[in-house]
Amino acid sequence: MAHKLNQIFSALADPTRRDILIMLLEDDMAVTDIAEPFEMSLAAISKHLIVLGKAGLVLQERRGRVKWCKLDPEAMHAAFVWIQTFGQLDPINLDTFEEFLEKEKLLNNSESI
Amino acid sequence: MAHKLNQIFSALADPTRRDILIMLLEDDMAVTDIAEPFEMSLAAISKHLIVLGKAGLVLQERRGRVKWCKLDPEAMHAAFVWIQTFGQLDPINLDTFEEFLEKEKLLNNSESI
DNA sequence: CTATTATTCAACTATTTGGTTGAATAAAGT
DNA sequence: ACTTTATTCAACCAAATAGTTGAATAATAG
Repeated sequence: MAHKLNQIFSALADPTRRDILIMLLEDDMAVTDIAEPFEMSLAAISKHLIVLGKAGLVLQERRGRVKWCKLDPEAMHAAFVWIQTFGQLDPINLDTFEEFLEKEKLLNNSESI
Repeated sequence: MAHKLNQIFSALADPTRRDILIMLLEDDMAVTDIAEPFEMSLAAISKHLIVLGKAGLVLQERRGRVKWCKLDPEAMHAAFVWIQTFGQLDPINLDTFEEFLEKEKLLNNSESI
């Protein structure tokens, strides 16, 4: 469902998830180890990791009973690029903007499965 | 409530709101004009603008019955800086990370009004 | 085989979100 | 004064989010 940026920004909107990402800078980690410093349940952290995974911010590889989580820089880069591009965009003609919205709408519909 | 980054990223997570921000690159605009190209109600756009305002992404100045909306680059910059810094962070010692979490928790509590 | 460990699932709850409509408010225009 | 315009409020709704607990699953260790 929806645009990848929706998922990326919405994943980044949660402080626990941002903290998890920072932890993963040090090294790949298993779910239980990631959960350890937090005060919430393991299941909650597991859910956060699924959100991060769907957004593409974290790659997960299961080896045996352990699921290893590692950063995937691509998604973060996409967010970075969006903001950076935003800062460099030339003011947009409002007529062409309506066309842009139209295209975007079609795009989102075709993506939405 | 909560950390400013939460509000900024969560504001950016909605495609309508990102589109509004792009519109505002062209010029300051009134709520009704912002709403025009979208297919949803004026009230919905008004709410989106309130979200953008609370996140600090958009400044709103009421003149007469018209509320003028203009970009405030600061908030966007804060998101940019977070991502950029993230990309440059040195791997973090997990012991000091727990201290970091602790400080962050206190900070969030004192902010949460 | 049994116990332990790692992770997720299921069901539930409370809160937030993104939208709707219709009425309210307030400023301008005629 | 009356009407139109700009915006928001209020009440509502459906769906998503972020958390909980307890059970289920599956791999490893003894």
